[in-house]
Amino acid sequence: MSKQMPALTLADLNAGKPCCAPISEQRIPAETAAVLAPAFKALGDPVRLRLMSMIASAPAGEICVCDLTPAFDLSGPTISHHLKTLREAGLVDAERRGTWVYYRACPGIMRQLASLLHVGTPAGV
Amino acid sequence: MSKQMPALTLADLNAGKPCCAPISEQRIPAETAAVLAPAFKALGDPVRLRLMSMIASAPAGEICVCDLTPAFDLSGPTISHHLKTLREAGLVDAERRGTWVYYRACPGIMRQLASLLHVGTPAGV
DNA sequence: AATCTGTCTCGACGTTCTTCGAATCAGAGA
DNA sequence: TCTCTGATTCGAAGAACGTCGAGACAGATT
Repeated sequence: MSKQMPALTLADLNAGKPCCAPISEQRIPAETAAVLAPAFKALGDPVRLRLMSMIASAPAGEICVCDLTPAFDLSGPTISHHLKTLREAGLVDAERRGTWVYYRACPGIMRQLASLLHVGTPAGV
Repeated sequence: MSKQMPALTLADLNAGKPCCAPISEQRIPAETAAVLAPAFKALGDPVRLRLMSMIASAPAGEICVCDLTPAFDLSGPTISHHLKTLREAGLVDAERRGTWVYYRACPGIMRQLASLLHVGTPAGV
């Protein structure tokens, strides 16, 4: 059995297809790590982590770029760049409506990452 | 109330002190994002994600560097460098016993990251 | 003490990332 | 159609990153 598997994709992750067991239970295959690492990397910048949090916790389920940008001491292009990174990582989706662009979180991949990090409580407790 | 809080530390996270609500429920403060982002960043490289998975899933709860290195097509110094990154992110601990060095996962911070990413199922389901 | 093995540190190299200002694109309204 | 505003793309500068080989360090064995 060589590397014949069609290789997990971002779409799979967001479709909710379970990618693998928690890392505390089983080793991640190299191909899976290659697909998942970019998502963690996208969350690995303080600005993007805050953006992700603002988007994921938006009361309406979505939030306008015009509401995100003023929260940072950064230029518009920089925020736009970070949003693109989150988009390419499959963590958020964007939709343009008229002049404004709205972002919303992709819960599927967030759940995947959370379950990957899940740690069971010690057996004897 | 200005920024008077003593600023969350890695030690707090590994002590299990809850840092904050899931990002889908509430915005992360900037200071918190600054503390958490490095942990995600550490997991944002395929090699480190695999290392973390090998360490966290080690049957004995720990694993020797000599068992980690051969799993990669990378030099010893490179693996050592990645392990240092995981250590500095608070994700793993190392202990030397004789000639060998053993790594084990820090479950506290892993739980924090997992709960941060947690997404509740939609209300109506 | 000399040596051997496993691991880490150091310095260097090329690549990638973060950030910016300038320019561009997409709609809305005059 | 012209212009205005919101958002993105482009190109550039500096910092950070991943990788390596050479060398240093820590214990164990002789």
